[in-house]
Amino acid sequence: MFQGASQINLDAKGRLAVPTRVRDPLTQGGTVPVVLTAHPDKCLLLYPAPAWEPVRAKVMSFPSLDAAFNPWKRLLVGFAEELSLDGAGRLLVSPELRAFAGIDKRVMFIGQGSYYEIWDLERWQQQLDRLTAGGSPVLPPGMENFSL
Amino acid sequence: MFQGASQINLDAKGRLAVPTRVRDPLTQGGTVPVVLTAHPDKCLLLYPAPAWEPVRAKVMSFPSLDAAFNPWKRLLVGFAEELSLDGAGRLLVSPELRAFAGIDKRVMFIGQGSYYEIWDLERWQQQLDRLTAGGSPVLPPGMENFSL
DNA sequence: CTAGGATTTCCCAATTTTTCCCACTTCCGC
DNA sequence: GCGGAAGTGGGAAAAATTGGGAAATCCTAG
Repeated sequence: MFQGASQINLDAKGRLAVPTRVRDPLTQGGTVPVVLTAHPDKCLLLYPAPAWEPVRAKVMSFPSLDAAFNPWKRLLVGFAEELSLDGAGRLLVSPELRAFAGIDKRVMFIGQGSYYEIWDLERWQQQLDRLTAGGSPVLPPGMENFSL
Repeated sequence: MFQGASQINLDAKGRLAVPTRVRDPLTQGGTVPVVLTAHPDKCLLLYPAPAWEPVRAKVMSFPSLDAAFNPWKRLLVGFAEELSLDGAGRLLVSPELRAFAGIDKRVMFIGQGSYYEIWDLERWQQQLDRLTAGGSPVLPPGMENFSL
């Protein structure tokens, strides 16, 4: 189960240094590749390849004649790329994914259970402010009685 | 049941000395780790790891295609980190969590039943003033008939 | 088909950061 | 006042980040 936030940087070559503590869980000790893809919220998703497989299968099973599904397929499957970490635990992020997520240098790395989210730092702050700013955040239906 | 307030300090390395009396209850005598995460009110939450587990499970069970839940997941799970106290009973608080809660040195440590809240002292005072200032505090729905 | 150039990939090595442990000081109880 | 425990700070060893450089590969042009 992935959790935790780390602020990391892309270097000049577009390499992203994955936080040390998550490298082994992500790659199962270096034995499996990872998959990087795009999310509608303009962040990237990072899966261990075996965990991505069922997600991709599910997305691809959506009926292709229903036009509403196609944008999702194009995003999730179309942007997906299978990668391996280099010897120093870095990912080479393609220019296409960097452009999509607005990533240039400062990045937030966020654990979300079965995957990690990768955000441009500024965009992350903005989406965080939407929840923390203002007196009381809006509770979505089903969460009203949630207790910490 | 955790309760009580203590004013404590972070040292220059970002280490937080957990009050002596609460160390054993939190870690069950040093046998379990703790989990530190973020709250929308810009404070941090500190759980014994076993007590955090069901909360995380509940948050992660929210539907992930409903965009209203995602900010909550990103906050509660995305910031969560499992930690252990060092030999002197201190927690190393990550720069990300310190930045989120605006913590630099002086901190309030507040028992809240199943967890502790950790506040920047200044922010704590402000939120306290909001309740105690003015003649009669606003009662939320359901609390009108509450009797102390 | 060959040669040159450019790009990519992989690896190494120095600096920086982190982590762990020890020692000193202060506070409280006895 | 004395002993013990806890708070506080510092330091050394280990690990990780970061940048650069060399080799291999691909692409293009002659």
